[in-house]
Amino acid sequence: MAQINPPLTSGENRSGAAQNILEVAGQLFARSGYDGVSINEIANEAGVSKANIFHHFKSKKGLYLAALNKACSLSAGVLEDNAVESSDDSSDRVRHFLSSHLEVLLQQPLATRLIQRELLDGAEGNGKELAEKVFAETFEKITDLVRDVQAQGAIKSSIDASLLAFLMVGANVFFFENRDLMAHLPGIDFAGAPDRYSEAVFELLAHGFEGQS
Amino acid sequence: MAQINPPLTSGENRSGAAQNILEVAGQLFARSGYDGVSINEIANEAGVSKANIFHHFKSKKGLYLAALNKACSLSAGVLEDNAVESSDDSSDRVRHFLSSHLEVLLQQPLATRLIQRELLDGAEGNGKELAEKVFAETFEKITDLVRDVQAQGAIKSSIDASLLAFLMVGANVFFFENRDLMAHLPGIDFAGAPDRYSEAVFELLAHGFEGQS
DNA sequence: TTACTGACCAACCGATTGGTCAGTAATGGT
DNA sequence: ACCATTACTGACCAATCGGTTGGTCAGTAA
Repeated sequence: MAQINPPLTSGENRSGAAQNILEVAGQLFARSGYDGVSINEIANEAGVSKANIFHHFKSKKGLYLAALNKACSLSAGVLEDNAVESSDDSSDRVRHFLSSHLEVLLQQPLATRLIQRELLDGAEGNGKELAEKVFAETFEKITDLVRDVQAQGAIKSSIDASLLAFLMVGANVFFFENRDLMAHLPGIDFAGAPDRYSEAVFELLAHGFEGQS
Repeated sequence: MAQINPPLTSGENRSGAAQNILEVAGQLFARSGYDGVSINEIANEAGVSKANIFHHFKSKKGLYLAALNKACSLSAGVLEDNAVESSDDSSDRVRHFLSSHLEVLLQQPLATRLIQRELLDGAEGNGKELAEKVFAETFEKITDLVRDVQAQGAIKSSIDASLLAFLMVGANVFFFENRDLMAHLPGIDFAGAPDRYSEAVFELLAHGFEGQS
């Protein structure tokens, strides 16, 4: 009958075939969006029958939500491990966050793209709430990071912590979104070099563009 | 027979019904994406028969490209008028660009969203090249603006003009993308206030977050 | 009147959509 | 060895997809 009702946040503990389906679906949904992929396509790509997909997932939307869920927990998990490292002295924590956050985005292009797409399409459904929740949690952690560093005096007290957090995330997401496009733009030398980009963004955000040097 | 081969860049000079179809299609494509809208839906929403759509446009893709084209020329045109105003003294030109560019994005949410979607979906087709071209032209003008101000000494010579331009556009696009989501985020006070956001971004970009105040 | 036009539509086409169902393999506990 | 549960499939379904058909209708020029 209907598959086990999934109270799981992630897409783990599914057996072989189901995981395979989930992964293939994630790739295709990330590439072409929900409406741009058919169950037949997923079935062919995954090497299983169409009916088998409906055996493991109750509907196309269910499969999509499962893939989105997996992407979300994957993205949130890796971010948690990498970006919040607080070992360094405060002045380097912002720099470290910028580069490692961008690295995380680039290491999981599929998950990032799926979430990004959901935030764009999201018609106030389950999926959007999920993506929003992930985004909100991530954003809160980053804001806290900024406030920490701010309390230690390395960031002006007049700066709005949430604005700085917003700008940093935005700079990275915008880089991710347009990484293919940038190659066609004139005069950009940080196109394929996220490290150089992160460093330059940090430098600009830290000291501003006014004054002479 | 087949409609007039359109050597036009914009969607103008189409007569009543065709323009209506084009506008409705633009709205729906912006809302749900190419695959998320059917010809039937467009026909119903526009109050015309499905066949009539194919009378004015040679295919669904043709209709989509026409809508995208219209959005592109619209977006590029308004930007040209508003953002490049060079009357002010150099120190205010960056500030003025930031706010007016964001204003343009917000004033044309449909066009902006359509282009944004095409840049995300774009499978190396005609549409993506179109959107890339618009983006490239816009970006080049902004970079030139930055270089101008830089030549007048109001921006450090050590700053990469294209990076600053990239960051400014990114800050605005990111704001546009997430303007609905921001209301749900904790601690953001510039959610519904693009003017305040623009000012804060300028302040941060100009002076940086380091030091005390 | 006649001839011709573009705008417009209902009905229809084959293909594909998401989804169902009966039936067959495989699996594992007893 | 048996049986119950699960994994899996091909055949099938109604609905919808993008697109085509044959044809009506108002206007306009000869």
